[in-house]
Amino acid sequence: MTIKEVCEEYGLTPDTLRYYERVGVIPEVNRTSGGIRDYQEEDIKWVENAVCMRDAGVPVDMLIEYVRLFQLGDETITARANLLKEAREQILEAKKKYDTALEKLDYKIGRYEIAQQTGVLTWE
Amino acid sequence: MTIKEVCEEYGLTPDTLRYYERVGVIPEVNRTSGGIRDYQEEDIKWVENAVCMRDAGVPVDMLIEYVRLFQLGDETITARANLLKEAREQILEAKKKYDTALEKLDYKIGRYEIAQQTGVLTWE
DNA sequence: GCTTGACTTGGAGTTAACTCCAGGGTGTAT
DNA sequence: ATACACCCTGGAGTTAACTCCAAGTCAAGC
Repeated sequence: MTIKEVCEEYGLTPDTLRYYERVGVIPEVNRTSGGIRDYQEEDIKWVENAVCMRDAGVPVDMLIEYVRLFQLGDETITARANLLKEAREQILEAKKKYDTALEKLDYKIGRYEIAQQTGVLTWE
Repeated sequence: MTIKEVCEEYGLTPDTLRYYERVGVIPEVNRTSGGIRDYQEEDIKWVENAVCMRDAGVPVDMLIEYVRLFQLGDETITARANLLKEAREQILEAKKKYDTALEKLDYKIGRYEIAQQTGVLTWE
């Protein structure tokens, strides 16, 4: 699979994918004899994972560290597990804040709905 | 209320709070005769709102636009309501992605829990 | 009235995460 | 065999959102 195909699949640009590989968000990708990236199932799993985690706000540094530990082998299983748990906590924390904002927004939107009928917001 | 007190209350730095005011994330804050910011209840509500929305990933530009519309008065009620709904959609969208990541993470963490007993991850 | 510490502004610098570009190689279809 | 689309690298540039700084002002305590 070419870089372009992978990009279309996951909504990335080739520059981003190459950047991910360069800094270590994903491990080095398989190449053709001519030096062109040829993404295998394994590579694509890493891409999918990176996209998923980035979409959830997990910082690039954390993904790099995970890949680094992964490449060191089974001795790093505990360290990797801890990293995953840390990421999980971060996401849960963020979600809590999102819920607070949603509550506030829903309340405000409700008031605006009323205001749109009267033409005036009586209190802010 | 001084800038420092507001900052302690909401976990910001004075620089951030002044930045918010400068770019229009919050309206201009009340001042003492000497020109020093003296946050009133009204100002603090804007700060609280800004922090809450920023924590939920609402971009600064959107908050600026909301304040701008607010200051134009009641004619902008519909526009403001639409902006709020847009922010709501963005947050819901993000939350969905967070849930996907959480599922993935929980699954992985489960597998790592098993791996820590055996010392080996059998499949990735 | 002077020290001390917090406050002011305008502008420059930083950080994370891309994003773009020049100069050059690859590969397939005519 | 040449055109054309796509790929490569290394390095520079961009964007959002702060963050820092210099040079100066304000105010509470002695």
